[in-house]
Amino acid sequence: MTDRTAKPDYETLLRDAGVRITRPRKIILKILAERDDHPDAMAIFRRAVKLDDSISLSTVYRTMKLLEDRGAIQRHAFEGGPSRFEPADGEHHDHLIDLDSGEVIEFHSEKIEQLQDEIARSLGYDIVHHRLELYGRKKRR
Amino acid sequence: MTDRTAKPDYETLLRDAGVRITRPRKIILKILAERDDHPDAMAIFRRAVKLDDSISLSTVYRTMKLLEDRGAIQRHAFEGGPSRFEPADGEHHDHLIDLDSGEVIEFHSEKIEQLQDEIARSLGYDIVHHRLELYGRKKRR
DNA sequence: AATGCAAATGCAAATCGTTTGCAATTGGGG
DNA sequence: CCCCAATTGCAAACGATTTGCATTTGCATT
Repeated sequence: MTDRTAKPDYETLLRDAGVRITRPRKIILKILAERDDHPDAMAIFRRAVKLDDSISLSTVYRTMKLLEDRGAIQRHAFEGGPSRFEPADGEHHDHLIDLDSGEVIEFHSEKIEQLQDEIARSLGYDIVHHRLELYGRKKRR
Repeated sequence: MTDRTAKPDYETLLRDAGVRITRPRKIILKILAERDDHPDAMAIFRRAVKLDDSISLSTVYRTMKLLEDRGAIQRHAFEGGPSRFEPADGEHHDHLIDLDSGEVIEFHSEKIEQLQDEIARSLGYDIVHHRLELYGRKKRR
C-alpha cells in the first residue's frame, strides 16, 4: 500500500522537470521538508543561513516563486504579515490563525467546500481556488 | 419602520466621536457613500482629486485607517493587489472575485458561518473574524 | 466675528516585503 | 573536464503604505 505520509522527492522531481538542483535549492528544500510550521521568506532565510551563510534572501524569494510555480509549495498571504509557505503535498485544508501567537492550525470541512461550490455555481462561476481563514483566540476556560 | 437601506450619517457620527470633519474627509465620505464597487486607495484618490485637486494620497490612506478603526469601513486584502474598501454598513458577507475582471461579487451563507463556528469551537478557539474569498471565472456556456 | 491651539493636512522621505538587473559563479550534459 | 545557459549574490528598484515635519484649519472658546 502507498504510504500517504511520504513526502515526494522534490529534488528528483524538479531535476526531471529540468530544474537545476543547486546548493541553495537543496538547503531550502531540506528546510521545507523538515519544518512543521508555516515560515515566511525571512524565517526560511534565517534557517538557511545557518546551513550556508552565503545564501541570499533573493534566492530564497526566487526559489519560493519557482516552487510555487511548480506546484511544490503553497503560498499563504495571511492578513498583516508577509507570505508564509508550506509544502503542497497532503490534501487541501484551510487555516485558523491564532491572533495572539501567529500559530496556524489546519482544518478541513468537506461540507464547507461543497457549499462554496454551490454558491459559485449559482452565481455563474467556476471556482479556481479559494481562501478560508479563521482568525481567533484560544477560548479561555 | 426602520429603513434598512439607509446609510448611517457618518459625518455626524464621526463628529460626535470627536473627529474633525475636514474638507478631505467630507469628500472621501461622499465618495464612499456613492461608490458601488470596492475601490482601492488609489481609486479613491483619483475620484477625490476630481472634487478637490489639493487632496493628497496620504490623507486618503490616513482617512481609510481612521474609518477602519472607527468601524465605518472594511478593508479587504484580496490576493495580489492593494487593499480595497467598502462601507461597513449592511450585514456581513463574503466575496467572490472574478479573476478576469477583478469584479467583486458579494454573497452570504449562514450555513458556512455556522460550520466555521463549529470548527473553531471544536479547536478550542473563538473566531474574532474570518475571511472567505472565492476566486473564479465566469462559467462559459 | 475674532482667537487659540490641537488636530489634520500636504509633501517628501522612509518603510516593508518583494522583485529585478547585472556581472560573476556553477551545475551537469556532452 | 569543458562549456554555457541557468542560477547566484548583491544592490538597486519596486509598489503599497506609513511617517516626520512644517503649515494649515476645524471648531470650541471668548
